[in-house]
Amino acid sequence: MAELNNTAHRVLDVAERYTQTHGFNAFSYKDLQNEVGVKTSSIHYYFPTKQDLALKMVERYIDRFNASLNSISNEQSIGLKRLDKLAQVYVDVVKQGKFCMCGMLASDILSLPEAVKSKLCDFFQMIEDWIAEAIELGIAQDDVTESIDIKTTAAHYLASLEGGMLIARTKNEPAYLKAITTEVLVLIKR
Amino acid sequence: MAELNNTAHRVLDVAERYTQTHGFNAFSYKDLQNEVGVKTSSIHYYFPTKQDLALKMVERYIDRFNASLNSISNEQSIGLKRLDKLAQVYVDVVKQGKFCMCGMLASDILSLPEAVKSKLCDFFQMIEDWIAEAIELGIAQDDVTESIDIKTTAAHYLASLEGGMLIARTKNEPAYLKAITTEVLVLIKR
DNA sequence: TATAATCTACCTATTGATAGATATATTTAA
DNA sequence: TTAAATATATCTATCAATAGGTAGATTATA
Repeated sequence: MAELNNTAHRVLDVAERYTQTHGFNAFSYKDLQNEVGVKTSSIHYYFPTKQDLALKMVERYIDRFNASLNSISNEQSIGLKRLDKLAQVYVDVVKQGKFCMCGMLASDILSLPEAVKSKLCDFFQMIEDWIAEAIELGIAQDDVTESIDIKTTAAHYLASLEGGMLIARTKNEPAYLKAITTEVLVLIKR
Repeated sequence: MAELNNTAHRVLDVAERYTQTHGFNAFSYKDLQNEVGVKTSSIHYYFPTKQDLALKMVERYIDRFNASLNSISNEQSIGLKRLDKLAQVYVDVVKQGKFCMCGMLASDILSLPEAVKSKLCDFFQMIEDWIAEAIELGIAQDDVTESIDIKTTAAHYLASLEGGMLIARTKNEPAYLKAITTEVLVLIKR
């Protein structure tokens, strides 16, 4: 993302916020103009079409999320605690009244280019792999039961996060998500 | 929903399909006109604003879903099997390339009237209560462990369904959702 | 005839997008 | 070291298409 200049990043910041709160089809170049303080034509200069914007936005988001995951891994060596930290990230997003960007874009999948769809799959796979690694670590540390299928459990934890987030945001109740993720961790404990 | 005539129902059918595939903000009255074969002005006759349309659409959807739940309950007296049947309903939706209507609307929550938001909460609560009842039954039948918190587990199962559906649809892989729900049921087995 | 349903015709606002002018840096060549 | 050339970034002005919505005429039905 080093190739994007300051203005382009500010545009993505606003687009990202709109996407996570209202959805990708719920804001216009004019909305971006009003908030960034640069004309719509200038935004088209950086992102010729809205689909280009979607792609750059999701790429930047994935990069940042990946960095967050690495950061958790570096700070926390206990598998189970890593999973709990991830849940906290999701809970915090709900607290801001937002939804996961990729979850949001996933709902608009049919109006987005194939390149974006592909990135969304990458995103989900990236988290799933990270979760699977944390579970494996948990098993090695004797905190997690060996009787589970690691890949399926990783998918299951991710699904709980995304779905719990969706419902918790609707209810405006972050604790709803927290309770769910905690329960999953209890269920897979040794 | 008895007060709606044939045309109104056909409009809702198309709106429902668009909502579950593309999202509520991704279709117009003109789209409905083209598919239903009646002018946009006639659609405005039944649904003065698009928000009115959203409300009627979600009300009808909830009624139908409620009927499905009742139908499962009537046909299946084993708690665990009821839960599995519900999962199959969700898997079938993914097979059609669709997402849960209320999950879809939940992502557009900020551009929808309060009345719709309220209905979405009702919807999630309705399923959660139904799931909780099935779990209770499962416990009574000695199929489900007593050590779980029923309400939280119900929320957890619902979240897995919604989130798993979202991801499975993105991957175009219905089996992904099936694997997740099966795993949850295994985890709560006695 | 009165009501319900549908139509034609139109409106205003907004959408994503483009053309072309202009200003400001940056690089290149004399 | 200037001066010219080029690239970058922003602007004004505008476009055709589409959005949701309305007024009022017309047709079908009870």
